[in-house]
Amino acid sequence: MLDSRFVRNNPDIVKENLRRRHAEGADVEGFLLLEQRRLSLLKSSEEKKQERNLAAKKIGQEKQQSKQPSENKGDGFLEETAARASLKTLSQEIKQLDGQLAELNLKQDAFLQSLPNLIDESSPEGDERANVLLRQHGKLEEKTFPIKAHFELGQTQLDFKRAAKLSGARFSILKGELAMLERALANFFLEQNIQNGFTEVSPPSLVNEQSMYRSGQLPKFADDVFRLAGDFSYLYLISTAEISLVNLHADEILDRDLLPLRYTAYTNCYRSEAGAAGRDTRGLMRLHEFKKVELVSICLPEESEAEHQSMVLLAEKLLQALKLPYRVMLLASGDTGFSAKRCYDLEVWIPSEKRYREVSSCSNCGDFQCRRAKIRYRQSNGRAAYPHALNASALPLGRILIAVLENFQQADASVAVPEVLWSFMKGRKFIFKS
RNA sequence: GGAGAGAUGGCCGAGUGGUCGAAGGCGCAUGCCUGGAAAGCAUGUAUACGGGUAACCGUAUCGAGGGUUCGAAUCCCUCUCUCUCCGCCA
Repeated sequence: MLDSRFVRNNPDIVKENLRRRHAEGADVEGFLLLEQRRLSLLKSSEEKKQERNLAAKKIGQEKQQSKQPSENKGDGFLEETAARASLKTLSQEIKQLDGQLAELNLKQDAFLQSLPNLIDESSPEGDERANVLLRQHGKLEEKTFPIKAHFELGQTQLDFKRAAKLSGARFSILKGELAMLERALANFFLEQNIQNGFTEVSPPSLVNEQSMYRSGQLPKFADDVFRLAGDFSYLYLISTAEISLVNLHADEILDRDLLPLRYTAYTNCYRSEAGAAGRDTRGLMRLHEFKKVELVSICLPEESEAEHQSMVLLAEKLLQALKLPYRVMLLASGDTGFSAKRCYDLEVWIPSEKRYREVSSCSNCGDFQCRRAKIRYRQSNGRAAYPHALNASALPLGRILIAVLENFQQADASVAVPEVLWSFMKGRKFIFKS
C-alpha cells in the first residue's frame, strides 16, 4: 500500500505509475477530492473534541475543589446543568462528524488498497513482450530420439485420471518413484535455503482475511484464491507461502538487529486459475493445488537491492545444481506483480514445448507490503520505519518435476535423476526403468 | 462441546468515573562516576493521523466494535483471541 500523504502530494507520479503498469482506471482525482473533504472533516472534529475535552476537564477540576472545603454553592447547580446541556449537543455533533469520517476513511482505505506498488525506475516499460533477457544458463541439448511430454512418461506414477476422480481437473497424483522425486526436490531446496541463511518455517496453509489483505492478495485478486465456505468463510487457502511468511511479523516493531529476517517454507499452494481456462490443461503445469518452497526476506531498506540480487542468485544456483537450462528475465512494467517494485523471473527450458516457462518470480516489494502489514523496525534514531520485503520461489515442485522429467529423459523413457538428488533418492540414478 | 480465568506501553505489572498516554520495575539510549567495565546516580525513552520551516501544538489509541456519561483503561453490551480443567480427537 502506498502512503496516503505520498499519494496526496504526488498525484502525477501515481498516475504515471498506473499508466506504466497498464492499470489505468483508478480515480486519482476523485481521491484527491475525497481527501480534501476528509481532512476538513477531521479538522473540525478534532477542534470540537478539544473544546469538549477542555470543558470536561474543567468540570472535573471544579468538582474536585468543591469537594474539599464546604464552600458556598449558590446557584451553581443551574449553571452546571446548562453547561452540560450544551456539552451534550457538542458531543452529539462530534459523533455525527466521526460517523461521516469513518465512511470517508473506509473509502480512502479501499482506494489505497487498490493501488499497485510504484514500479522501479529500472523496469523497462511495456507489457510482457518488453521483458528483458538478462542472462541464460545451460545448453539446450538435441536429443537423438523424439521427446515425450512429461505427462506421457511415468505411466501409472503420474495419475491424472484418478486425481480427476478424487477432485476434478487440475489436480495430480504422484506415486512411487515420482512422489519420492518430488520429496527429494523439496528436501534439496529446503536444505540449500537453510544453508544460505534462511530459517525453515512450517506455517498454516489457511489464513484469515486480514492476512490476505496484508500481503496484497485481497481485495484485487479475490477471484484467484480459494475461500472456505460456511462457518469458516473467513479462511482462505494460501496461494503461496509468501502470504504466511510476510504475515509472520505483522503488527510488530522489530529490533533493527533482527534484520534481515530470512524465511523459507515448504507448503501446498492453492490457486483457482480463474483466468486460465483452457491454458495448460494437461500435465503438472497449472494445477489448483501444488507444492512449493518459498523464500521471504524482511530487510533494511538500504540492503534490499543487494538482498534482491542474492535471492535471485540463490534460486539460480538451485537450477544450476539440477543442471536445468534456464534464463533470467527482468520483467517490464506491465508484467510486474501488484506488490512488486521490480521482479526477476526465472524461466526453465521445457523441451516438449520448446520454450522457457516461469518457475520463479523474485520480487522486491519495497515497503509496500510492510506498510500494509504494519511491519516496522526501530531505526537507530529511535523512530519506527518500514523495512523492505522480498520474496522468491526456490523452487516450485510441479514445474521443476516437469523440467527434470523432460530434460533428463532417456531413449527408453526412463529419466536420469540429477546427481544432487541421489542421496535423497536412496541412491537411485534413474527412475521409470522397467 | 461443557466449566472457569484473562487481554494495559519493547517486556513485566499497577490502576474500578475526572488532574491517566497511563504509577513502579525491567530493557534501551545519553551523561556522570571508573584506568576500563559492572554497580550506583541523573535524564530521556509508544504509535498513528492532522497542523507547523522548526521548537512544538492538537486528536486518537489500555484486545476489537458499539453503548451510558459533560467526561471511560475503569460501568454496560457484542465479538475476537489467549490460558486452565473436563469431554472428544489426528
